[in-house]
Amino acid sequence: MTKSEQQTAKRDAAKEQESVITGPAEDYLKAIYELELAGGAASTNDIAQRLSFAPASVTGMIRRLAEHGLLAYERYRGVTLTAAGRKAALRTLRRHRVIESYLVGTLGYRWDNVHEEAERLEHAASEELIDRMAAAIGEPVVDPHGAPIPTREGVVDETQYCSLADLGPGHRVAVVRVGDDDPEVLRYLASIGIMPGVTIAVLACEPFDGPITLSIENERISIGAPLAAQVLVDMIGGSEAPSH
Amino acid sequence: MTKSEQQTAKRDAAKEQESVITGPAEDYLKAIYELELAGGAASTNDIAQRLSFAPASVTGMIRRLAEHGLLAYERYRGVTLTAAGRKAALRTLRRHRVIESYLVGTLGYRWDNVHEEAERLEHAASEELIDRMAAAIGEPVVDPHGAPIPTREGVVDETQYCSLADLGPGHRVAVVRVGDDDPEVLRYLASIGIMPGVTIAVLACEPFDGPITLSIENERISIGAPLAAQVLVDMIGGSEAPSH
DNA sequence: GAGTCGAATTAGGTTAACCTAAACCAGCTG
DNA sequence: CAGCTGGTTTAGGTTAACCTAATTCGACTC
Repeated sequence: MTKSEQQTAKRDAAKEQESVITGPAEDYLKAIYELELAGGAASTNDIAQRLSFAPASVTGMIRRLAEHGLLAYERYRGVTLTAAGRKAALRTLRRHRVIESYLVGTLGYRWDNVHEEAERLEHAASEELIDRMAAAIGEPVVDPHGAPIPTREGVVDETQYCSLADLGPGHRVAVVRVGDDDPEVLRYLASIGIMPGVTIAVLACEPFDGPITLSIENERISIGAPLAAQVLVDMIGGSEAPSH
Repeated sequence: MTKSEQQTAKRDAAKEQESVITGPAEDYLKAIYELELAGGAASTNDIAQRLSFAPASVTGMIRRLAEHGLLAYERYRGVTLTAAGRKAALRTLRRHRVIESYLVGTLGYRWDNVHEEAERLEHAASEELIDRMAAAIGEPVVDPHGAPIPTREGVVDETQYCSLADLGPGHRVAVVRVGDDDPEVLRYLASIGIMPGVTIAVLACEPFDGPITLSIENERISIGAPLAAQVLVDMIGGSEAPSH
């Protein structure tokens, strides 16, 4: 083997590692996983919208991912993750959420600006780094926004919670999780005391997706339906009538 | 503006941020900076070898970087960083070295495997993250291998040290810095006690790039010339004859 | 069962970043 | 100063990942 052949071989070997699951591919798999959780097969359009790509680009990428066995794909029929695809998606999701947790837990970030940082780091961090970060903050099971962190082995809690927008008045609920992507939304939620673990009572709901009035820590506040939809909650009592 | 035009605009705006200095470009700039430090203008071949790319690829990239004002380039004449290029190189170098320092200082990494991790993270970490990491470990001025960390403003110590391979017998020196890239070399250096801050006496040097015999912490050891060249040192006394 | 509409795909194009192989140039050697 | 040589560049090709515009398809309506 000549010297330049050695170098070529080294390049090929280095490329082999990453191979199929590139950074962009990880983003697709993550998006598809989340869409699937929400409702069955993920459509081309849904994926395109979530990633801010043109639908045609999505078709191209999902074809490639399907060829590599990461998702099941029939033209005009949407896609579903295979076991391998799901595993890859959860690996990326774990990275994302561990990174968010670490940044908040150790480096003094606030919960509203970790998403963007994690979005980039998740593609660059090694498994070792993620495990060390997780260990450093005590192996948390949820990230700062309440999203469950998959384990190293790819196990994750997929419980479906309902959002504040789905409830009628009279419910008492615990906030489980909030959307993690919009910094402004997160800052506002924090300012009115909505964060995982907090207890909320639903006082009133106006019709036609109107505002929802809540009681949080004895404060009364109304929020719009779109915002309410970002807040996932767990029932802790009452239904139409508060238990007493 | 239609909805899809908005989305296109958003994509363009997002792309604008990164724009010219992509991840690969950062690697080129870093390499060129280091080659320049070692000796004048960086040649296409030197850059190609350092980055394990084909020379033709290097020509292509340096043309692009030159077009964007990051380096001065005349065909067949090698390249030199412009002020903008130097700034970008130092920014990346700062990231790399802060990350290495942080991984060792806080996450329990050893010095032999931080390089690879930093090599990927340096392209993904935000300025804020780097600054927080640096603050968390007390704003170090050198990384775990002794390489100087540029400041946020792009100031860096460029003192040229000589290597162990450049010395004759009788010198007493302090180790300042070692090469950071080869894990095996680093593990071996650590095993024989060579790391920044340690004092070494040069006992003997065989001719024709032969082995160099050292005294480290009262241990006697011989190392080969290539390895000795990886160890940068600072004189602390003696020349041919030890001061007494 | 034909028409229609929106979603999905195909067709064709762009850019970045690599490659190999062939041409080219500079500077040194005889 | 002709010629060689090695470093450099040009020419031409590939792949990934995007794009727009045009076409096709599925499902639903009439």
